Amino acid sequence: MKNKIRLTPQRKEILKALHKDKTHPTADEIYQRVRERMPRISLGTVYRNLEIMFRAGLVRKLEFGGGQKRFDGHCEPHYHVRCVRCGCLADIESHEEPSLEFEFSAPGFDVWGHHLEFYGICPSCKDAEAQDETHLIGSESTVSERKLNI
Amino acid sequence: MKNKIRLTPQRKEILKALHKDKTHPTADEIYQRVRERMPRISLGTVYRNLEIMFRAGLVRKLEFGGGQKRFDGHCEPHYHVRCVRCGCLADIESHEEPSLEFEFSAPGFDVWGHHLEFYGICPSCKDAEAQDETHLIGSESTVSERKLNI
DNA sequence: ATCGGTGCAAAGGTTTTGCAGGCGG
DNA sequence: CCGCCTGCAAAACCTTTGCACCGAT
Repeated sequence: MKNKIRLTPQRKEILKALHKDKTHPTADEIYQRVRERMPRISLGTVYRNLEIMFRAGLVRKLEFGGGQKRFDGHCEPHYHVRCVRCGCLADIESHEEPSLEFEFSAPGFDVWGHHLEFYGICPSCKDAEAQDETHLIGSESTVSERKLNI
Repeated sequence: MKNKIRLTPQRKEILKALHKDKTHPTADEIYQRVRERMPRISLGTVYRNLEIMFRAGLVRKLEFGGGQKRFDGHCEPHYHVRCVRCGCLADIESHEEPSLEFEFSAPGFDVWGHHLEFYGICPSCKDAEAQDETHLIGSESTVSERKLNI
């Protein structure tokens, strides 16, 4: 982990955009936002710096599901829910200390860690689907809080 | 879940390739394999049918990490390890019934399920890195079996 | 002077899509 | 006949890379 990267104006802007924005934007969304204050920045620079800052541990890269990677300026461990319809991402709030005990074996692998992501449908897509035809997912549990059993 | 799709020769070949192959191939790898027995199939057809069969529940789509999506013909619930170096994917063998109790709240979301994937380094990449310079990951735990605590 | 960082443009790789034709029900 | 499915090719899309220049150390 070489944390020794230079904080150029571009990188500062990217970080600022990430910290202000809780929606876990894509590289392109970050580019659009930074461009408002720094019109000559290029998309390539945004990609390059997101990767560099990711490797420096300043940024989280979220590459589950969907085509586009998303980024998170908050590096404390926490989990996410992704909407299967629109692809948006939100933070999970957990009251308790999440704990999983799971004995497994991965033949020959050195296991370093894991990724855990939840999926479901977000509030606005829920509304949209409700207004669509017969609610195919309607009567399902509408809880947003639950005990999970893998 | 409309399970009513036609099992065309192309789809049969794709399924057969997926069932024979435990390496969770990418769409392109499946294409190469199917092409040996069906030379005129097109990559577009492979993509189209993988997506259709995925929606029909015949196939799993594994889109964590890395650029390319990978596919799995085995739909029973099981987990995977991905190699951070070469991107390959292997099944996890778990002795016990994996069980996670985790109370959380996802504001406004209907949560349908979760994805859990492990990452680490695969046997052949481990060897390759060992032969490379100073083993940067050397003395780390070499266990492939462990208790996990999120 | 060197080295890392930048903007720009082009290339790269993966996945999707439009279209005309074909086949099965 | 109609609708689903195919092959082919082109397009779309996201991401990476080469290059020349610049600024800081």
